[in-house]
Amino acid sequence: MTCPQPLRIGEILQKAKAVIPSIDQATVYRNIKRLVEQGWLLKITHPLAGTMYERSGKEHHHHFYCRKCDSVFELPGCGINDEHVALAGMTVEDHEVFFYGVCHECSQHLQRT
Amino acid sequence: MTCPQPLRIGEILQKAKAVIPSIDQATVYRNIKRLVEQGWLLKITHPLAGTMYERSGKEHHHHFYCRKCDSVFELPGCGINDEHVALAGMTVEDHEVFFYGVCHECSQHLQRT
DNA sequence: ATGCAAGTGCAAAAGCATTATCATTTGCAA
DNA sequence: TTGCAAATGATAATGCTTTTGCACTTGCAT
Repeated sequence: MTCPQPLRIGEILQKAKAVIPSIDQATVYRNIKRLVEQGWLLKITHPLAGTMYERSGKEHHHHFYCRKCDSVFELPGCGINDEHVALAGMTVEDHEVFFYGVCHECSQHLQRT
Repeated sequence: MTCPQPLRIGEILQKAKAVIPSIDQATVYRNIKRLVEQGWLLKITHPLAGTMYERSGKEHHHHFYCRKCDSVFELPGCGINDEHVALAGMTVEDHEVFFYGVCHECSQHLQRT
């Protein structure tokens, strides 16, 4: 089963328990660790959402965080050019971009003032 | 005194102790907290370097992290256009970009193989 | 059936960054 | 000098995430 958004440990645990109610967090941690080591999962440390994981092998992309519903969405594409940083004499190997704001759904549930 | 790079708690503590050797971490935490609340400092949660702080009021910019020496540098400017994300129906309020690689200094201390 | 390696559940522990407590100290005004 | 509010030092405690030890299961080959 594939998941379009990165998941937090808590969400993974929750989903795991939905399938195997008796499963323990230690087991989940152990397996996630192995999956990361073996390259199946990528670990993401999100400034606001904390540690998350997503399947590896996806196209280069970034993430959007909704401050209202506290969830993370994948965004296709990337407009970043690593080269321009080289000006400062640094060698850029990669980068991450985090967008913050309000997601589509939340912006429809606006509160009247 | 101004500092061109964001600092980690540990570095702040270290610098503080250099000036006032008896200073305690609790005091440093308390004062950082107040400085953030009053808007003098900005808190940055860096995926690899952890929690850092920098003076507020700077021009919009991003950061480069050197994997060799484990330090963070400020990069001037920004090529990100928040608008393009709106395609997905989201309202982007702001963003952060983290670059990773090897800094100028470290790339000169390359090891022969 | 037996044995063994790998995988689990459970509970405790370890690591952290951060905060709370409280007695003591400092700066400053009366 | 006295008094008081605010700041500090030192330490313990908190909250969270992640890891470990250990006994118990499971799957699979012998």
